[in-house]
Amino acid sequence: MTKKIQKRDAEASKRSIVLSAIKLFSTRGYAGTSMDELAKECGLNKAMIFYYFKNKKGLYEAVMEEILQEIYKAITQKISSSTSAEVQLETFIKTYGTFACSHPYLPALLLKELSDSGAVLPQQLFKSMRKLFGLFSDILRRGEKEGVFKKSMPMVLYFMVIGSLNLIVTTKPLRQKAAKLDDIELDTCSECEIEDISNYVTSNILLVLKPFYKE
Amino acid sequence: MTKKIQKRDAEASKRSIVLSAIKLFSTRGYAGTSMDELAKECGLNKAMIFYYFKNKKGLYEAVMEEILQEIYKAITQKISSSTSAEVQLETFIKTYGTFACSHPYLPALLLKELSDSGAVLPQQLFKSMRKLFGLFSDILRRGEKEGVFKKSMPMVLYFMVIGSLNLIVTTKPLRQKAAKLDDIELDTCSECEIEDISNYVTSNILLVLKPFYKE
DNA sequence: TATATAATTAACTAACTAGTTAATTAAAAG
DNA sequence: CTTTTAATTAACTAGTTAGTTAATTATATA
Repeated sequence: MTKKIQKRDAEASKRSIVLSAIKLFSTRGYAGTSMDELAKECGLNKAMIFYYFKNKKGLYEAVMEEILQEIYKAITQKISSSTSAEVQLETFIKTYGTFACSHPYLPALLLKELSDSGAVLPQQLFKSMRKLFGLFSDILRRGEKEGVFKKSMPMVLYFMVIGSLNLIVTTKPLRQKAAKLDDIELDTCSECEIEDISNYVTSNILLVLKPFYKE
Repeated sequence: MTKKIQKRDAEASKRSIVLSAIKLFSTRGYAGTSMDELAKECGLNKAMIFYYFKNKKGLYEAVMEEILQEIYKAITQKISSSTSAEVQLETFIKTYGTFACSHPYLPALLLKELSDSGAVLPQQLFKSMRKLFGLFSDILRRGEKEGVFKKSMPMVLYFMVIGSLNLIVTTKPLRQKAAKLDDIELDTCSECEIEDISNYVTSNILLVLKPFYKE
């Protein structure tokens, strides 16, 4: 039995709020996003936001939960098809890069949260961040046990990876603008594809982990 | 002739506003900082802020200008004492790390701004960012010409450096919290000194630029 | 000492903020 | 067809926001 088109659809309304919230939170930040504006953006009455999400913080929590789960799912899925630590690491970095690029709200929101050390959502961000870093860290540890990776500082390498990829995505408009004025010669990578950047980051990290690695 | 203690000192008032603004903007962000709160924080009447800085954006601009100039000065000073591209690069990274650690508002503000692609201050952030990146980029280019560095993607390497160092500083409280609960084994580098991290980042970048480099 | 100027203040405004409420609709269940 | 329940709305509140204004101090100068 096919669902008929309903005038009232709780799930659709809820989804619409989350989607608009992702857009606004990632561009204007938590404090910079107003619930009036959000209601206008998604075409629903403001009271609906509080009806479904209790308060602003609750909505923000739902938004962060959603996108962090999404990226985690995307990465674990791709990784599962391989057992080699090298390939898994490569897959991790490339999947993160591609996902970040096609969902640019992720880097914006993540950097904003991390630059606050989780001022809005300490507990929850903490758990999700930990989960993703745990994945990365496990790959390095396994590679080390198997003798294919050198001993390393996983936290620093992780930040080198997500730091660079996130910044590449969020600064894209800024870097393109920089490329237009040619007062000084400066390559801001304004035409680079995310695949090339992911590849470069991957080979750099592998170079660090495998001293005799050649790309 | 020594200046007597004055009840009215424009420079001191202005300075006091900027210092409090740095503190608040870096912890609460632009939108999250209120001018009433700032006035209370620095013990001056709110009207003084508008008297000296015209409006909120003007104050923010002054704050960003100040700290970006400070880090630029710190780095150029240290770098000037060497001519070798390798040593200059090492000095760049280490000075940035130490400065970021002892002025933790820098990473917080920079990451916030960069994650917006300069939503508040496109023009100015743009120029200051360019200047600092130009310094980094010049070192790589000179090293390349002199045959001591491989060809590289300076923008990506730059983001790997400042991305990791900034994140290490801003997430410190979060990582220390993570270290306390030991449900899963996970090294978050909570006890690491910034010197060790800067060293590690430096040797990683040098490894990328000089394939036969041994630390 | 008188005057001009710069620094400071309290009190104000108009717009905006997150969140509430009570009434109203639409759909599902009996 | 009626009743219950869930979804939606307009209108509201109480507090906060950036920014203004006119009056008032203090200081340097003539």
